Amino acid sequence: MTSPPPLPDRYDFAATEPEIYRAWLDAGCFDAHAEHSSRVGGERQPYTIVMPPPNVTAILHVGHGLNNTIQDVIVRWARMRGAEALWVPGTDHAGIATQNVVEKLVAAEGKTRFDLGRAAFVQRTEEFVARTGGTILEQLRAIGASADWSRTAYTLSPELSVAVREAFVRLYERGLIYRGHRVIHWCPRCLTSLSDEEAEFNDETGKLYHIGYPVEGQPGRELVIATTRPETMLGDVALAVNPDDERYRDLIGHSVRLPIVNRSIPVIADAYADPTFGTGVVKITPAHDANDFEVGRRHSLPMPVVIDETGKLGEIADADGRVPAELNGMDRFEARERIVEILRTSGELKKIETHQHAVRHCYRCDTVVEPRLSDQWFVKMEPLARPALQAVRDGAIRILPERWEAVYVNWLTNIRDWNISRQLWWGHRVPVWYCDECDPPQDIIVSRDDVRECPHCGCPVRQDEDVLDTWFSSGLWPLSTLGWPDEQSADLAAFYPTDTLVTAPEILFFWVARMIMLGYEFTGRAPYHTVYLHGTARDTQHRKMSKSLGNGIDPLDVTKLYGADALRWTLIAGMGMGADVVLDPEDLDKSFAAGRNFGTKLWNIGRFLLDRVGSDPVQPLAAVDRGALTRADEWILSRLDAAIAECDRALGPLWPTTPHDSPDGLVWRESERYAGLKLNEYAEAARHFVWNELADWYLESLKSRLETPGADREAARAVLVHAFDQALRMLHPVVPFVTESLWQRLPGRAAGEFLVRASWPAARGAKQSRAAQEFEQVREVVLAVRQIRGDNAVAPGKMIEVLVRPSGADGGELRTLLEQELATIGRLTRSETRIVDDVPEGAAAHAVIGGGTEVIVPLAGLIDVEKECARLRGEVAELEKQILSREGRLNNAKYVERAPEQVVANDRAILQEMKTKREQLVDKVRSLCGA
RNA sequence: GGGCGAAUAGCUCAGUUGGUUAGAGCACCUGCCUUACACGCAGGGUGUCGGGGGUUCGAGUCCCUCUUCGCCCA
Repeated sequence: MTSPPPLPDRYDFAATEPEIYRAWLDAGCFDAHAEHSSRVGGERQPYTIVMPPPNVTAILHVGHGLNNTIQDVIVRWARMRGAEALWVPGTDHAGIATQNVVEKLVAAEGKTRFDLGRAAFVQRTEEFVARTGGTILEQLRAIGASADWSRTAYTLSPELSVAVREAFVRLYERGLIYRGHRVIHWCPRCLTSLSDEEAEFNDETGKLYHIGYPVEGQPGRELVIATTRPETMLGDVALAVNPDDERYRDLIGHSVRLPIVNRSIPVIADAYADPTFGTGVVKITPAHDANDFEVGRRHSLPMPVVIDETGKLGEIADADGRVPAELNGMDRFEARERIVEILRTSGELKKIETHQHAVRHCYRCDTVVEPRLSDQWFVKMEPLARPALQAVRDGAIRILPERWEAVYVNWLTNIRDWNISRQLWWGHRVPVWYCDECDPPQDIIVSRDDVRECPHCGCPVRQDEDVLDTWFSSGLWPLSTLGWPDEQSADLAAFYPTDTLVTAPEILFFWVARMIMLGYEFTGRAPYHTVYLHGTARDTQHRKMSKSLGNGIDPLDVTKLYGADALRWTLIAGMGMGADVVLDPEDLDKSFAAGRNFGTKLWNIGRFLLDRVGSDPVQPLAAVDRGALTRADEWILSRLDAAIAECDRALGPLWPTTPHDSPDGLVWRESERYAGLKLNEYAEAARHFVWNELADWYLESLKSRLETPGADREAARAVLVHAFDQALRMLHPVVPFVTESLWQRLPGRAAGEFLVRASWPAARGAKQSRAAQEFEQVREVVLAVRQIRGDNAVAPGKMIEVLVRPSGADGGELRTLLEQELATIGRLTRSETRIVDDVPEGAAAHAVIGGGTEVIVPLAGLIDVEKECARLRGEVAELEKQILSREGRLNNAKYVERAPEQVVANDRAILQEMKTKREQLVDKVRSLCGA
């Protein structure tokens, strides 16, 4: 048999990664098959993740990198666990965001979207998306995303648009969508309404203006109000005071004169007025404040509109004569200054205070949002929220980390109706038509199909101009990507409900909660059983990485410099659940050292191992006679079992398994609900095994065994290949490329086999063998010698003499064991090791290890006797302290009486051992230091 | 203003129902280019568990309180 060419010294990730990714694609490794799903009679339980669709105009940033790496780790793990794993990729048309991008392009040509007109603008946007829209999905391939690209979805595709219409019509028919006339959040730059969630709060230092409104019929008396937005006063229709507020009770029912506008408005009593805020008097501007609107409705007040859609003052509706000519057409902030000036001149401005308050801004363009009275489509949320709340309470859905569940419950409990219409051009047009000809006017027509003529009078109809909130379509994502509303869809039957959703907490309300609500509404089932919320990528000053701050990291830069595995490892291993990932955009070398170093280490382990093992056939471990295994073999196999168990513990169960009387059928039991998906703990457990156990101990201990042909060599080869094979499987979900590359080279690998499709390691279940425990004794001796070397600064390469005096406590078994392992100890410590019965005279360094065994390094001239004495005395002193503390505790009658027996007994045993060790150390000090 | 959470090593974080001498990774310090790996090897823990009080034989862990910070909501 010919030997394979030796592996290159350096792992060439730049050449290897694309090659391996191509091989995976060609072999269809990421393709899921509906017919394999156990839900439709197949042999595999499905495991599905739908990718949070990035905006179609997005380019990859480290946040996407983190989000998608987490998903890829989970989906690769599920695939190896034998699931029919499906990861559905796709993009979001991202209404406002995309429209803004194209508007900027148009603006560069000196035009607005209105110059182009709706049809041309939409076409322009479609062309832009067609040209650039696939970019981010291409980029995800470079970081190893194992998504099923044949199912790539797009929220504005014809298929998904069908789902959107179906959802709208069904909700309408159920009475859950309605047309509402109320004050909503309006962005004067984007020229659209926004949902509550899209109008984000910024804490700002503003001003609180105190303005006097003269009381009519009581000269000299005035009511002073405090407002942050004096420009809205032109639309004031009343002043409100709290009915319980003694200060103003006599004025209820009277009138005041509205300054500037110079007209009479009433003083009303309403609990909305907060006696403790400002002066306790609040001006009521129903058309320009949501709370005032409610007050206005309660008191049947007029609702004059004095600010237009672009934020300029004017007499827009029912405002006859309220806006003075000099303010007409003026921008709202300019008008604020001007009005304050006018009031200052007239003496009606009483004072100005600085004021901390939260101001709503458009989440897309950061413009200050203007409350605006208008007609919008709303979704009635309370009935939708009920099952979504119950699901989390029952445990049908878990949210990780746990603390977000409280936030979710709190939001859903106080949910408000959702404004879903947007005055944009880019999106799903509201499927509502109006007939202007019918007499009397007909009700609106809500339809799944386009309507051309009025079903009542046959006249032409016009479609509602608005489009739907982008989040309305993404809220259907788990359904629509799997074929809903087509009840015959194979994917829907095979893969819905999906399993885990991985996203950032910022869109818990925007997206996650709405998907859950719509999932229950349309299927009666939760869309997934696990919501995993991960942290944010931040720079070293803990600022969120962002384009505008210029502190971002391009994941593709990282893959070019260190490879995709290095990127993935660094992100996964460095991220506690829900915790932010801190990286330094100024120093990629340092930031990604962990991933780069680990990849190199893995490569070197593989290089060494494959070279020494050779390509001759290797026995499967099961075929190796147990008696042929050395203590080191047994030890590494037991460590492997422990590592597998630890990885499984950290990753937790894939699915909930506890039957429950709810629509979902299965719920998380408390013991497992918050237990899994600790990806960093899993990664660390796997890393610790391969690096600190397999490489540092096992490989080092068996070098000579591989040089001599024979049964022992074959046993070592079998164990080595088995352990490394299992280690590569364990690590594959995090670092798929380098593990696949090495795994392919293991002896006996058949063509067409892929690690990506290999089975997840299973512990052998062999109980901790005696031989494995005995190897721990060997390790203790080695560690003691190394510590002596370190403490005495003896160069690691220098051959030394080591004497071991076994404790006689076990009747000589330990002595036999150590005699058999002398060669291993010698190799691992670079020493001539001997067993002795007596401690020789002369200068030597000493260590006492478990059970009283002594390790002696007689190195006259190599060690500093003074230093060694000091060290030993220090150790004795430390021991004394601990003995004292423990004795004190054991002398406490209450402790002995009340603490569990086990705890006390354990304490006594430890005390005894400490005392033994102290005696030995004191002896050493006496003989070595003569004191 | 309401709610939730956090505060443990230089940094990011674990620490299960209270029970040995509080841990991990990275960073750091010391010694080494020891024939797979200096992107490495060997050794080293550097801590008033935010402050104060309480419960308990025993508190990082439970209770109260204060401080600081973060997130969500209004």
